[in-house]
Amino acid sequence: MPELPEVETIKNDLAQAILNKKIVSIKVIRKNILRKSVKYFQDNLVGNKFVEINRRGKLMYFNLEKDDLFLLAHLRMTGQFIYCNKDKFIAGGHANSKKEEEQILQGQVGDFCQAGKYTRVIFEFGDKSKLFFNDLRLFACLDLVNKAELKKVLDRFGIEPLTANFKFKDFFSILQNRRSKIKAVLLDQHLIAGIGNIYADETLFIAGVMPDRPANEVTIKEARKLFIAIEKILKKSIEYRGTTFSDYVDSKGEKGSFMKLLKVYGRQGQECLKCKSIIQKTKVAGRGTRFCPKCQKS
DNA sequence: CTTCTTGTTACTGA
DNA sequence: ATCAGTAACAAGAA
Repeated sequence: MPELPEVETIKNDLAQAILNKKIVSIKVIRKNILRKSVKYFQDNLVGNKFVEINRRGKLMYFNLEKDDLFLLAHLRMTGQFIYCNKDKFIAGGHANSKKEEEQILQGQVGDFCQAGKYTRVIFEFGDKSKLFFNDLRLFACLDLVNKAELKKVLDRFGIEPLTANFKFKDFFSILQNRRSKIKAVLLDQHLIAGIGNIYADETLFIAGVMPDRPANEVTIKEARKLFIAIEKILKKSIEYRGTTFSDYVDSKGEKGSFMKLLKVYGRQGQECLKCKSIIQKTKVAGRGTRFCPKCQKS
Protein backbone atom coordinates (compact mmCIF):
# COMPACT_ATOMS: atom_id res chain seq x y z
CA MET A 1 0.00 0.00 0.00
CA PRO A 2 1.46 3.27 -0.98
CA GLU A 3 1.86 5.59 1.99
CA LEU A 4 3.81 8.83 2.20
CA PRO A 5 7.27 7.44 1.32
CA GLU A 6 5.98 5.40 -1.59
CA VAL A 7 3.99 8.28 -3.04
CA GLU A 8 6.99 10.58 -2.57
CA THR A 9 9.20 8.10 -4.47
CA ILE A 10 6.77 7.88 -7.37
CA LYS A 11 6.31 11.63 -7.43
CA ASN A 12 10.04 12.28 -7.63
CA ASP A 13 10.54 9.70 -10.36
CA LEU A 14 7.66 10.99 -12.43
CA ALA A 15 8.94 14.54 -12.13
CA GLN A 16 12.12 13.35 -13.87
CA ALA A 17 10.11 11.61 -16.56
CA ILE A 18 7.05 13.53 -17.66
CA LEU A 19 7.33 17.22 -16.81
CA ASN A 20 6.93 19.66 -19.69
CA LYS A 21 6.09 16.96 -22.20
CA LYS A 22 3.08 17.53 -24.37
CA ILE A 23 0.20 15.18 -23.59
CA VAL A 24 -0.89 13.86 -26.97
CA SER A 25 -3.56 11.40 -25.90
CA ILE A 26 -5.32 9.94 -22.92
CA LYS A 27 -6.87 6.55 -23.24
CA VAL A 28 -9.39 5.57 -20.60
CA ILE A 29 -9.90 1.84 -20.24
CA ARG A 30 -12.07 1.93 -17.10
CA LYS A 31 -13.94 5.18 -16.84
CA ASN A 32 -15.09 4.72 -13.25
CA ILE A 33 -11.49 5.47 -12.22
CA LEU A 34 -12.19 9.08 -13.22
CA ARG A 35 -14.15 11.44 -11.00
CA LYS A 36 -15.26 13.41 -14.05
CA SER A 37 -16.23 12.49 -17.60
CA VAL A 38 -13.78 11.03 -20.09
CA LYS A 39 -14.54 13.96 -22.37
CA TYR A 40 -13.67 16.48 -19.67
CA PHE A 41 -10.33 14.77 -19.11
CA GLN A 42 -9.55 14.55 -22.79
CA ASP A 43 -10.64 18.10 -23.59
CA ASN A 44 -8.46 19.55 -20.85
CA LEU A 45 -5.45 17.25 -20.85
CA VAL A 46 -4.71 16.67 -24.51
CA GLY A 47 -2.42 19.43 -25.74
CA ASN A 48 -1.63 20.45 -22.17
CA LYS A 49 1.53 19.74 -20.13
CA PHE A 50 2.31 18.78 -16.55
CA VAL A 51 4.65 21.44 -15.23
CA GLU A 52 4.95 20.45 -11.57
CA ILE A 53 4.14 17.46 -9.36
CA ASN A 54 3.34 17.82 -5.68
CA ARG A 55 2.24 15.62 -2.85
CA ARG A 56 0.03 16.13 0.20
CA GLY A 57 -0.23 13.09 2.43
CA LYS A 58 -0.82 10.19 0.09
CA LEU A 59 -2.33 12.38 -2.61
CA MET A 60 -0.35 13.42 -5.68
CA TYR A 61 -1.36 16.46 -7.69
CA PHE A 62 0.01 17.52 -11.04
CA ASN A 63 -0.04 21.19 -12.02
CA LEU A 64 -1.01 21.72 -15.63
CA GLU A 65 0.43 24.49 -17.75
CA LYS A 66 -2.85 25.76 -19.16
CA ASP A 67 -6.14 26.75 -17.53
CA ASP A 68 -5.02 26.57 -13.87
CA LEU A 69 -5.98 22.93 -13.64
CA PHE A 70 -4.65 20.15 -11.45
CA LEU A 71 -4.75 16.40 -11.92
CA LEU A 72 -5.30 14.66 -8.59
CA ALA A 73 -4.18 11.07 -8.21
CA HIS A 74 -4.80 8.82 -5.22
CA LEU A 75 -3.42 5.28 -5.39
CA ARG A 76 -5.38 3.97 -2.39
CA MET A 77 -4.21 0.37 -1.90
CA THR A 78 -3.17 -1.09 -5.21
CA GLY A 79 -2.77 1.87 -7.54
CA GLN A 80 0.40 2.25 -9.58
CA PHE A 81 1.93 4.75 -11.96
CA ILE A 82 4.21 3.02 -14.43
CA TYR A 83 6.20 5.09 -16.87
CA CYS A 84 7.88 3.65 -19.92
CA ASN A 85 9.63 4.81 -23.01
CA LYS A 86 11.38 2.96 -25.79
CA ASP A 87 14.31 2.08 -23.53
CA LYS A 88 12.16 0.30 -21.03
CA PHE A 89 10.12 -2.70 -22.08
CA ILE A 90 7.53 -3.34 -19.47
CA ALA A 91 3.88 -4.12 -19.44
CA GLY A 92 1.80 -1.64 -17.50
CA GLY A 93 2.67 -2.89 -14.07
CA HIS A 94 0.65 -5.78 -12.74
CA ALA A 95 1.65 -8.89 -14.59
CA ASN A 96 -0.90 -11.63 -15.13
CA SER A 97 1.20 -14.18 -13.28
CA LYS A 98 4.40 -14.54 -11.32
CA LYS A 99 6.02 -16.23 -14.31
CA GLU A 100 4.99 -13.44 -16.64
CA GLU A 101 6.33 -10.89 -14.20
CA GLU A 102 9.72 -12.59 -14.32
CA GLN A 103 9.62 -12.62 -18.10
CA ILE A 104 8.62 -8.99 -18.29
CA LEU A 105 11.44 -8.00 -15.99
CA GLN A 106 13.83 -9.95 -18.17
CA GLY A 107 12.40 -8.30 -21.24
CA GLN A 108 11.19 -11.59 -22.71
CA VAL A 109 7.57 -10.64 -23.23
CA GLY A 110 5.60 -7.45 -23.47
CA ASP A 111 5.55 -5.08 -26.37
CA PHE A 112 6.80 -1.56 -25.96
CA CYS A 113 4.44 0.18 -23.62
CA GLN A 114 1.86 -2.56 -23.55
CA ALA A 115 -1.09 -2.21 -21.21
CA GLY A 116 -1.20 -4.62 -18.29
CA LYS A 117 -4.22 -6.52 -17.07
CA TYR A 118 -5.01 -3.80 -14.54
CA THR A 119 -4.13 -0.76 -16.61
CA ARG A 120 -7.04 1.68 -16.34
CA VAL A 121 -5.76 4.86 -17.95
CA ILE A 122 -2.88 5.52 -20.35
CA PHE A 123 -1.30 8.93 -20.93
CA GLU A 124 0.77 9.31 -24.06
CA PHE A 125 3.35 12.07 -24.46
CA GLY A 126 4.84 13.87 -27.42
CA ASP A 127 8.04 11.83 -27.27
CA LYS A 128 5.99 8.60 -27.57
CA SER A 129 6.57 7.66 -23.94
CA LYS A 130 3.58 6.52 -21.91
CA LEU A 131 2.34 6.68 -18.36
CA PHE A 132 0.12 3.84 -17.17
CA PHE A 133 -2.28 4.28 -14.30
CA ASN A 134 -2.93 0.79 -12.98
CA ASP A 135 -5.16 -0.40 -10.21
CA LEU A 136 -6.25 -3.89 -9.38
CA ARG A 137 -9.07 -3.02 -6.99
CA LEU A 138 -10.52 0.02 -8.73
CA PHE A 139 -10.38 2.12 -5.57
CA ALA A 140 -7.73 4.45 -6.89
CA CYS A 141 -8.97 7.55 -8.65
CA LEU A 142 -8.06 10.48 -10.83
CA ASP A 143 -9.72 13.87 -10.69
CA LEU A 144 -9.18 17.07 -12.61
CA VAL A 145 -9.87 20.21 -10.61
CA ASN A 146 -9.39 23.96 -10.63
CA LYS A 147 -7.50 25.97 -8.05
CA ALA A 148 -10.46 26.51 -5.75
CA GLU A 149 -11.38 22.82 -5.73
CA LEU A 150 -7.74 21.90 -5.14
CA LYS A 151 -7.57 24.18 -2.13
CA LYS A 152 -10.68 22.61 -0.68
CA VAL A 153 -9.19 19.14 -1.04
CA LEU A 154 -5.79 20.12 0.38
CA ASP A 155 -7.32 21.96 3.34
CA ARG A 156 -8.83 18.74 4.61
CA PHE A 157 -5.43 17.22 5.28
CA GLY A 158 -3.76 17.39 8.67
CA ILE A 159 -0.19 18.45 9.36
CA GLU A 160 2.33 17.29 6.82
CA PRO A 161 5.30 15.38 8.25
CA LEU A 162 8.76 16.18 6.84
CA THR A 163 7.86 19.85 6.46
CA ALA A 164 8.43 22.86 8.69
CA ASN A 165 4.75 22.66 9.63
CA PHE A 166 5.35 19.46 11.54
CA LYS A 167 6.09 20.79 15.00
CA PHE A 168 6.15 18.83 18.22
CA LYS A 169 3.93 21.35 19.99
CA ASP A 170 1.14 20.84 17.42
CA PHE A 171 1.62 17.09 17.33
CA PHE A 172 1.37 16.82 21.10
CA SER A 173 -1.71 19.00 21.29
CA ILE A 174 -3.43 16.77 18.74
CA LEU A 175 -2.74 13.78 20.98
CA GLN A 176 -3.84 15.57 24.13
CA ASN A 177 -7.16 16.52 22.62
CA ARG A 178 -8.24 13.00 21.65
CA ARG A 179 -9.38 10.07 23.68
CA SER A 180 -9.34 7.72 20.72
CA LYS A 181 -6.62 5.15 20.28
CA ILE A 182 -3.19 6.45 19.41
CA LYS A 183 -3.05 4.32 16.29
CA ALA A 184 -6.36 5.74 15.05
CA VAL A 185 -4.95 9.24 15.52
CA LEU A 186 -1.78 8.41 13.58
CA LEU A 187 -3.89 6.99 10.75
CA ASP A 188 -6.34 9.90 10.62
CA GLN A 189 -5.37 11.85 7.51
CA HIS A 190 -7.26 14.92 8.75
CA LEU A 191 -4.92 15.13 11.73
CA ILE A 192 -1.56 13.92 10.39
CA ALA A 193 -1.18 13.31 6.67
CA GLY A 194 0.53 10.39 4.98
CA ILE A 195 0.86 7.69 7.63
CA GLY A 196 -0.79 4.36 6.81
CA ASN A 197 -0.89 0.99 8.45
CA ILE A 198 2.75 0.04 7.93
CA TYR A 199 4.32 3.21 9.28
CA ALA A 200 1.79 3.54 12.09
CA ASP A 201 2.80 0.12 13.45
CA GLU A 202 6.49 0.82 12.94
CA THR A 203 6.51 4.21 14.64
CA LEU A 204 4.54 2.86 17.61
CA PHE A 205 7.08 0.08 18.04
CA ILE A 206 10.04 2.45 17.85
CA ALA A 207 8.39 4.74 20.40
CA GLY A 208 7.50 1.79 22.65
CA VAL A 209 3.80 2.64 22.77
CA MET A 210 0.93 0.14 22.56
CA PRO A 211 -1.34 0.93 19.58
CA ASP A 212 -4.54 0.88 21.65
CA ARG A 213 -3.44 3.46 24.20
CA PRO A 214 -5.78 6.46 24.38
CA ALA A 215 -3.97 9.29 22.62
CA ASN A 216 -4.42 11.70 25.52
CA GLU A 217 -2.71 9.26 27.88
CA VAL A 218 0.48 9.14 25.85
CA THR A 219 3.09 10.94 27.94
CA ILE A 220 5.04 13.89 26.62
CA LYS A 221 8.16 11.74 26.66
CA GLU A 222 6.50 9.04 24.56
CA ALA A 223 4.99 11.64 22.27
CA ARG A 224 8.43 13.05 21.66
CA LYS A 225 9.71 9.57 20.78
CA LEU A 226 6.78 9.09 18.42
CA PHE A 227 7.32 12.45 16.81
CA ILE A 228 10.99 11.69 16.18
CA ALA A 229 10.19 8.15 14.97
CA ILE A 230 7.68 9.44 12.42
CA GLU A 231 10.23 11.77 10.87
CA LYS A 232 13.05 9.28 11.00
CA ILE A 233 11.14 6.31 9.60
CA LEU A 234 9.43 8.22 6.80
CA LYS A 235 12.74 9.76 5.73
CA LYS A 236 14.55 6.44 5.91
CA SER A 237 11.85 4.74 3.90
CA ILE A 238 12.06 7.37 1.17
CA GLU A 239 15.79 6.65 1.06
CA TYR A 240 14.96 2.98 0.54
CA ARG A 241 12.33 3.85 -2.08
CA GLY A 242 9.45 2.63 0.06
CA THR A 243 8.08 -0.64 1.34
CA THR A 244 6.75 -3.31 -1.02
CA PHE A 245 4.35 -5.68 0.63
CA SER A 246 2.08 -6.74 -2.15
CA ASP A 247 1.40 -4.37 -5.00
CA TYR A 248 3.56 -1.34 -4.54
CA VAL A 249 6.14 -0.66 -7.23
CA ASP A 250 7.73 2.59 -8.28
CA SER A 251 7.23 4.26 -11.65
CA LYS A 252 9.85 1.97 -13.16
CA GLY A 253 8.00 -1.11 -11.94
CA GLU A 254 10.59 -1.75 -9.25
CA LYS A 255 9.99 -2.73 -5.63
CA GLY A 256 10.98 -0.68 -2.60
CA SER A 257 13.43 -2.11 -0.10
CA PHE A 258 12.35 -0.71 3.26
CA MET A 259 10.89 -4.12 4.16
CA LYS A 260 14.35 -5.08 5.38
CA LEU A 261 14.05 -2.51 8.12
CA LEU A 262 10.53 -3.34 9.29
CA LYS A 263 10.47 -4.27 12.96
CA VAL A 264 6.87 -5.41 13.44
CA TYR A 265 4.77 -5.01 10.29
CA GLY A 266 4.25 -8.42 8.72
CA ARG A 267 6.41 -10.04 11.43
CA GLN A 268 3.63 -11.53 13.55
CA GLY A 269 4.66 -14.88 15.01
CA GLN A 270 8.34 -14.02 14.67
CA GLU A 271 10.73 -12.94 17.41
CA CYS A 272 11.01 -9.29 18.35
CA LEU A 273 14.39 -8.08 17.10
CA LYS A 274 14.94 -6.26 20.39
CA CYS A 275 13.68 -8.61 23.12
CA LYS A 276 12.91 -11.92 21.38
CA SER A 277 9.25 -11.89 22.48
CA ILE A 278 6.83 -13.08 19.82
CA ILE A 279 5.34 -10.27 17.73
CA GLN A 280 1.56 -10.27 18.13
CA LYS A 281 -1.18 -9.36 15.71
CA THR A 282 -4.56 -7.93 16.69
CA LYS A 283 -7.06 -5.49 15.37
CA VAL A 284 -6.91 -1.85 16.47
CA ALA A 285 -8.94 0.94 14.94
CA GLY A 286 -10.29 -1.64 12.49
CA ARG A 287 -6.83 -2.39 11.11
CA GLY A 288 -4.51 -5.34 11.36
CA THR A 289 -1.99 -4.28 13.98
CA ARG A 290 1.36 -5.79 14.86
CA PHE A 291 3.18 -5.05 18.09
CA CYS A 292 5.69 -6.39 20.58
CA PRO A 293 3.96 -7.16 23.90
CA LYS A 294 7.12 -6.42 25.86
CA CYS A 295 8.73 -3.47 24.10
CA GLN A 296 5.51 -1.48 23.80
CA LYS A 297 3.99 -0.08 27.01
CA SER A 298 0.27 -0.19 27.64
C1' DC B 1 -17.33 -21.83 0.44
C1' DT B 2 -15.71 -18.09 4.00
C1' DT B 3 -12.58 -14.78 5.76
C1' DC B 4 -9.17 -11.42 5.46
C1' DT B 5 -6.72 -7.53 3.41
C1' DT B 6 -6.15 -2.32 2.38
C1' DG B 7 -7.52 3.62 2.48
C1' DT B 8 -11.08 6.40 2.80
C1' DT B 9 -15.71 7.97 3.48
C1' DA B 10 -20.18 7.63 5.27
C1' DC B 11 -23.09 6.24 8.44
C1' DT B 12 -24.94 4.51 13.08
C1' DG B 13 -25.24 4.33 17.78
C1' DA B 14 -23.39 5.47 22.20
C1' DA C 1 -19.40 17.41 19.80
C1' DT C 2 -16.76 13.22 20.00
C1' DC C 3 -15.66 8.63 19.38
C1' DA C 4 -15.87 3.51 18.17
C1' DG C 5 -17.38 0.41 15.06
C1' DT C 6 -18.81 -1.10 10.68
C1' DA C 7 -20.27 -1.19 5.82
C1' DA C 8 -19.04 -0.06 1.38
C1' DC C 9 -16.05 -0.03 -2.57
C1' DA C 10 -13.09 -4.65 -5.64
C1' DA C 11 -10.74 -8.53 -6.24
C1' DG C 12 -7.60 -11.85 -4.98
C1' DA C 13 -5.18 -14.88 -1.62
C1' DA C 14 -5.48 -18.36 1.75
